[in-house]
Amino acid sequence: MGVMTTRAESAAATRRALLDAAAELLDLGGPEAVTLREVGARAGVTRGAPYRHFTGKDSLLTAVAAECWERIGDQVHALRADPALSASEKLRGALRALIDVGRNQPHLYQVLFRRRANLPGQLGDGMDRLRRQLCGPEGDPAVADRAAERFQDEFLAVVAALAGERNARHYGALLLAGAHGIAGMELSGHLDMDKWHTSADELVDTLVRMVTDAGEMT
Amino acid sequence: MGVMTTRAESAAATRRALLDAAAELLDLGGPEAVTLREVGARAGVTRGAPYRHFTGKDSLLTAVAAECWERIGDQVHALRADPALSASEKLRGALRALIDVGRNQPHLYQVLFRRRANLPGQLGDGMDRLRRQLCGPEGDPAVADRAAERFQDEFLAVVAALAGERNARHYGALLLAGAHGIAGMELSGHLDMDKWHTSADELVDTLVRMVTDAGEMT
DNA sequence: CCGGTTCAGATGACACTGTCAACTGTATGA
DNA sequence: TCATACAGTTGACAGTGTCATCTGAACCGG
Repeated sequence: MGVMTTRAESAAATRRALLDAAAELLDLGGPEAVTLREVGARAGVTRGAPYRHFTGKDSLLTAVAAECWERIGDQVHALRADPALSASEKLRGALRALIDVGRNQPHLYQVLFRRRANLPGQLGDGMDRLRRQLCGPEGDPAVADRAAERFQDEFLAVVAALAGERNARHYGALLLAGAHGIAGMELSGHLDMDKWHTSADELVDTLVRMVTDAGEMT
Repeated sequence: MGVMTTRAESAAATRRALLDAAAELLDLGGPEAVTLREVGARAGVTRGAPYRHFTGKDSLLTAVAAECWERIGDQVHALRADPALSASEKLRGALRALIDVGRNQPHLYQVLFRRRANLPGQLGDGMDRLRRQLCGPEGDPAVADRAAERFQDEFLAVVAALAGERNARHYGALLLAGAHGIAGMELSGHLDMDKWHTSADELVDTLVRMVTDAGEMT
């Protein structure tokens, strides 16, 4: 907690500041508003500095997304450990953890579900492998993927506790897709109360009830 | 079909060419690849020409999205009129109409569900109203919204034929959100077969079966 | 047939972006 | 102590969206 002097500490601090600035700009005006120049300025450095911590703008945004995946992953993990909540309450909480991101940070939410770079990459550029090895401790997209997968695993565990191991995966996919769809439609303004006579919250409740009933039937 | 000479015809032709070029570029490399210069070049005009037909790049992309909404709206309409299909087959077809856009034109799909401009706009800029009045026959976002709503109405009719008027709206919203979520997760690479032990098609079948069963129960 | 008008399109310019190469200075470690 | 690694700076470049201005030909009232 002392005054930071070592170079490693200082570098870590700027990296953090860059991530925070990027996240803030993303919330304010979307990916277009995340300008490396402005990010640098808010972090107290200049436009070129981010390239010492990320391979580029895309890498920076991916890192922000990764932190969000980790955050909601932790959130669901905590939910899962809470003894005061019933199984279906935990499920509702997990679904809302995702949807709330869409509500509170819509632009960030869209970055979470961005089209991934070509996964196969068997050959790729060759250049890519080298870049990742040189730049970060680990390739950024890989980190984001791991974080996303962690969230999905936590989510899966919640579903399994309610619907049983057997159907957990199928239901899990359906529920996650359902929540993602609800969040996406609300976010894009296509979930109009006047048209559908229902709300995102009601739809989430329906999802929860659906799997709860099915779980009891087994 | 004769040689076009009148100015109105020529202008309409370039407008069409601009839309086609934009759609093609969008498919190839996403919104970032849709460059007004390249769009103009492919349409046989120069960079400034699109501004005679659209208020800007955003307006152009919105128009492309509107045409897609119309297309799948027509598709569902045709489905609805097909006497050879059962009610649940029609529903499956409607869901797949949307999902197939996500599969075949992923970038276009994301434009369909873009975050809408601030809807309230009671006061807005004041400038906006003026611009819309001057530029197109109608404001572009309004056109896209109408086209999207048309698709939703067609979809709603398909659901109503299966689940009854009473629950049509609630189920409709749930199904549409489900399909949107499935498409979105598949598109973003988050629907991994190894993890979920299921596929987009299976999930769609589950959705259809769900509402079919519920419809029979009433 | 004619002259002015309208308007699709061309062009020049501007501010701004992501990205890289080259450079600088300082903490680090032998 | 001194060479080195490396976070950060700076200059430059190719694109980008957007606007103001200009041009020329189709239009239309007389």
